[in-house]
Amino acid sequence: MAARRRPRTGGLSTQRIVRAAIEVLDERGFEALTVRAVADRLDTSSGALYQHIASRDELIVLIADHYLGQARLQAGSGMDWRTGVEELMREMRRVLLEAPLPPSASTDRAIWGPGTLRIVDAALGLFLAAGLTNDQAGFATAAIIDFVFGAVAIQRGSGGRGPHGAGDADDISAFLNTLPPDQYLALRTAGPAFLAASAESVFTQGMALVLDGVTSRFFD
Amino acid sequence: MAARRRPRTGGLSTQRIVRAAIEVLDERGFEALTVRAVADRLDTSSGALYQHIASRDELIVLIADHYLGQARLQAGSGMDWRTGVEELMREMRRVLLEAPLPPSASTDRAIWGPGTLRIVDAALGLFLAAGLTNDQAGFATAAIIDFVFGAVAIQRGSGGRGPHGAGDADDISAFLNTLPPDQYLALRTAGPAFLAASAESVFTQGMALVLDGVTSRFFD
DNA sequence: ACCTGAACACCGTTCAAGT
DNA sequence: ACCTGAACACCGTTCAAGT
Repeated sequence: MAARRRPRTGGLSTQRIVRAAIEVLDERGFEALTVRAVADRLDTSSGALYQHIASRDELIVLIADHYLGQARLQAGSGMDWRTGVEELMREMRRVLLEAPLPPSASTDRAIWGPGTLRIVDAALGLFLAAGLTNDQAGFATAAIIDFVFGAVAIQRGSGGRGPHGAGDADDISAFLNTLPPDQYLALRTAGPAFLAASAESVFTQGMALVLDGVTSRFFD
Repeated sequence: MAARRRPRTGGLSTQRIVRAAIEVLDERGFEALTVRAVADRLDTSSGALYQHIASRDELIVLIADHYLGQARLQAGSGMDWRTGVEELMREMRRVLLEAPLPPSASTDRAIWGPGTLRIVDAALGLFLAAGLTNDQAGFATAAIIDFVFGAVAIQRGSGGRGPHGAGDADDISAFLNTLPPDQYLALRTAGPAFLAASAESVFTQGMALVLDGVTSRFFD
């Protein structure tokens, strides 16, 4: 007797589909994340998934929100706003860098699931608790989110070279030497510093700039 | 007699391929930008393009660099650094928003073509001229680039709703009312302000924060 | 050296037909 | 109501064969 082909109990659901998709992603990476691969893992046909998801794109949004939901937020533990916001920004960055998704998955489409809203709420809460107005808290929150997403996207995009990629010194001078000698004068001067900085230090310094801006604009 | 099928003179080249791809993109949008569509426009076969480009991805990087190269930079015209940097940031944003590419095209892969380097060089030049050290200029440049890319990506991704999308007031309160009433307290408070702000004002305010940060950290 | 034409190995999505 | 199985209408990329 052949084994039963459909051992799983219960029917499909959006949640089961998202979970299966995340398993595929974690094990085999983004390029293997096809509708057929998710269906295979659930022992069903690819067409069946469309009763629960509208499209592959919608599935990716749900997955991105799942990863954002992994951020560890310690709400209202009595620290000053800047410490809290720094931790929040580092957590956003961590989950985005750890998610095996291209940056576009988190930006090409709007994500308004619970994982994302939790982070937005936490950021607004920290700024409001520090005494900012609703408008100020909104602008500050948007600014830190924009910065973190941009930093992550550019770091992931530049695989090993460039301002957030930290190639080694030889790579960098080799690259600078390919430039026409009468152009890019500032890049020749500051380029080694710009290109050699680690993604970590670029993020830390950029975050300090943004938060200094919040301080000087909204608290001084 | 049938018309000649191949009226164009000369052979293929990377440059002709990029130009044809941009025409396809401008006329028919990103989803119509297939290797076959570019080949058709050049009256050749899709396979032939691979003698001049390594992959569709490489082609997209070349296209993204082209659009970045459209930024209007008025180098060294004697204005103060902050005015110059603001104009540079607005130009980066403008060309990225006008390019009919998804944000991922500018971030999923590193772009180190002339269009991009010109912008990096201009930013470094403005900061160096203002008296920053190489390291400071590098960090400030990375920070403004991260911020602009993030702001553009999130604005483009959120098509009409969300912090950079500016849905109307009814949409926003309808959305907030779908949230569970015991959660997202800060979002309920500051949400209307956060969600209703126009992408323009969010960008302007965020830019002011970042540049205030540069001032207070590197100039005070 | 460069290009053609066809094939390879896939995709996301739809939909009649079944249960 | 939900799922199967097959098809539709494509993809990016490769490569023998031609010139």
